[in-house]
Amino acid sequence: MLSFCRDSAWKYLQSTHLGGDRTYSHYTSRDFSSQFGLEDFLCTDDIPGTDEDTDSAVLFGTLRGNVVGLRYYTGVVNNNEMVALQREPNNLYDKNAVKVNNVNGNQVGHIKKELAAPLAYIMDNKLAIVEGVVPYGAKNAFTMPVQMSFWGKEENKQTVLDKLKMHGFKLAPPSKSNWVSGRAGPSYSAPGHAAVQMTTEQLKSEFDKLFEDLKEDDKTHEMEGAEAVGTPLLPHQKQALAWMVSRENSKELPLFWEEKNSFYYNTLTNFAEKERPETVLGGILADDMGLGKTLATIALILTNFHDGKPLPVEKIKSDQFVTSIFSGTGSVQSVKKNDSEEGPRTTLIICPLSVLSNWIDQFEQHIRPDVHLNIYVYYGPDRSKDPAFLSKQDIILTTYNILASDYGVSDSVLHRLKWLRVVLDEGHTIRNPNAQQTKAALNLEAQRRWILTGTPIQNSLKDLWSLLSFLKLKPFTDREWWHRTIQRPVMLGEQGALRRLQALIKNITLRRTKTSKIKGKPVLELPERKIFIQHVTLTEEERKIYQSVKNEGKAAISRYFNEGTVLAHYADVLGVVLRLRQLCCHPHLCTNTSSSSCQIGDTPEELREKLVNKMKLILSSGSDEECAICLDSLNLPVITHCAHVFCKPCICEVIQSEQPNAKCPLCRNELRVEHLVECPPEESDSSIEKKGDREWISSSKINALMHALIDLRKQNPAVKCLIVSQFTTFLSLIETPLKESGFVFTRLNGSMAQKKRVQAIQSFQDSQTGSPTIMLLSLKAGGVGLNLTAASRVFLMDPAWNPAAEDQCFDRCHRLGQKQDVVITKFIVKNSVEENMLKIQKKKRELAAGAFAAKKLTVSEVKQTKINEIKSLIDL
DNA sequence: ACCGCCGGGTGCC
DNA sequence: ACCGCCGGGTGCC
Repeated sequence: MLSFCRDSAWKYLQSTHLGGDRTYSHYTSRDFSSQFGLEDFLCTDDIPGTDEDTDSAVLFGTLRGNVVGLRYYTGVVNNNEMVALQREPNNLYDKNAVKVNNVNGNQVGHIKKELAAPLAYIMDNKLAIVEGVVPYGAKNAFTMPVQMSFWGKEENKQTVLDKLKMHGFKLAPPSKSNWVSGRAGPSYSAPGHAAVQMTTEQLKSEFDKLFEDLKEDDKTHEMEGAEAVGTPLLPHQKQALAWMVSRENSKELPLFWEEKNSFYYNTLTNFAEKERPETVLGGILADDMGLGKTLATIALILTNFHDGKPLPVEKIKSDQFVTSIFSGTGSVQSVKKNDSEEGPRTTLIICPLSVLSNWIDQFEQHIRPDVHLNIYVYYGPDRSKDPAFLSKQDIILTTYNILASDYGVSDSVLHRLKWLRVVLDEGHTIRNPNAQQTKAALNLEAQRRWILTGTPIQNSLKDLWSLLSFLKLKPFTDREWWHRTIQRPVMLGEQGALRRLQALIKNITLRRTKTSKIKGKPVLELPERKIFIQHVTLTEEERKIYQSVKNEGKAAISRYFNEGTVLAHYADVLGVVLRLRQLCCHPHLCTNTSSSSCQIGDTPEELREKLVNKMKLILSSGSDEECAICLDSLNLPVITHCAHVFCKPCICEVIQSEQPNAKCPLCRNELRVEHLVECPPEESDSSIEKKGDREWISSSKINALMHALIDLRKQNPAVKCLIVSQFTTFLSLIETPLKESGFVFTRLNGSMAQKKRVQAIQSFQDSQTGSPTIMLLSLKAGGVGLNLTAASRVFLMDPAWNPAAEDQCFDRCHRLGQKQDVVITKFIVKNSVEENMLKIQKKKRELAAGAFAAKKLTVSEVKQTKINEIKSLIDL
């Protein structure tokens, strides 16, 4: 029997005040921004306060210098080994001091002071990145030469050259150099020609191939799950299990390391050490969504439970595996444990809040009922922080938010304990190296490390670094070595670099897509999925209201166009579009405050209120906003006076680092901390209740839906449907005719308590007669794990901003376990904003299919695109 | 010799 | 460091 520790933490998990932080942002999609081509605008490189953009760096030239003072330090260097140059401004003898460290971070010496003087200036002012390779490092007693490469932005090149010249140094030009990339390694002799930077399109297709081309010949071995696994594994899941177990029990040297005369050499950096580099006991399981990453991981935990042996099924045979059972209050009833047992025993699983319950369900589903396992949900304000208690668990489940907030605390128990295994679910969550949750994850101590993700590379190669760093793959734990040995060489199209990257990825990841095959058969055989668009014509009365709102909005937007202030009134434009979209569904949806624009004469209170309304509009417009700074879902959203929304911590950091003249990362308007307006806590759905007072009326779309539903019921009364909308109020309105026509239905909202969600899903998935045949589903509801395979029909009531968000929603029923063909009907109002949205969707789709992240547009191109889209949306 | 030269002491920043 | 540099000893041929 499974024993979850369902104490107050569990209750907290189920309670309503949960979900507050995920209400707006369930997807990692970029739908909101993509609608207006914002994503290009939002690329990290343009955001001040984040890391220096090393991608656009060019090689200024190279210079031979000297490392001195070797005899005072322990760090040693081989021939052709890379070294790191690090400023040491607090050095007592020379404020210009520049340290030289080897790959392991041990100091080797200093740069000679004459050279350190200009270097200090260049480094401190970030005019260039200076990298070193020691051509002859062995057997130097006092000094050694170092070949330095200077990389920076073109516009800083002259300043760097001048500064060096002032001190009597001159860079050797890059073209004549042997050091095109400053890379060490065996291939370090001169390439015949200068490296050519790859185009974005080329890179995109190469990245795609990286993961798609993995010839998984060596990963076809299958392994049965341990007895404790209660679910039979599919062939591809047995392969995943075999691969994961072999990774955990591997004794091989990590990739790019060789043993040579009792030394371990890293072939990328030429670093060598006596100590054996730790084998990476883990990796990245990058299977597509729906192939069962969770099940594979559960199977791994049970099958490779301890010492390469599975968790025994019979009770209490060996003292080592005596487990404890917890009551509902978390008190320990019996704990017996062999004290001589060595090492940690606990697996820590970190996931987004939205899939936490999925993990719990899956454990219950897939572990044989007679197996004892302690699972503790580390969540909620009353979670136990007792290390003795926690370290006795078999499994601890927690979320990235908890992990990150605990990390800030000095006595963070998660970071004090050593774990047998850490699993990061939706591991791309840590793609941003500056995010707190990334730092928190990287600082966990674990013997075995796993990353589960369906999208290992989301935007660029940069995304991979945090993942590799988490896996503790030497020397990539340090960003400099990752950048020098892989990222930059690949970006520059250097010979062999892509091959190296591919070898690396192949070594540590397993990825199968839905279309992958095993022995000629597809991994998953899914029934067909058909999408139909059903056009709806508004009634005369509806059309009248629509037209008047449209004309009014069009007039306002035309005015902005004439004033040239469209983008400044972005939120207002969105507001117009939103109201039109609502009117396409039902006239009662459009009761929003017409958000008036901010005027100079506004009192601070009026301004505040308007900004709050705008923020609510942006957050609730069905577009999942991302923070332009961290590129993650908004955490504590705040709105600036220029009406742009960011995470509060992110924007505060920007203001901090740029003071006294901080500017908005999106529009360069002046920014002040005291001008940021926070989102007030949400009032519970009182607005819906208010609408309940109004007399119910139907709408063209509702009629079309009901017609289809009744038709369908005549054909087959057992068929189950999802009715999806971005507007929960609309779903509420649909309830009335459903009841009248005698449909049994259930409902799933983003804001529902965990317990209610589970109930709604379970009742819907139930196949008994009398169970609900319809689920009202808000587009945002639920995480990727949501399984609604009982449905074979989907009615999408209104188009989403982002086609990907729609697809994701369809995948909730078109996934493993679906036995019937899935038919999707999209209702689109003729001659309306919805049709225009479809057009833009189509354009976006084509663009996304053609080239990776499209082409980088200039700021003015981006603006023009946005303007064009606004125009086409409201027929201007 | 307010120099040159010699040879010992010495050594990062 | 089998160097450079420093500073004391020294001083015609």
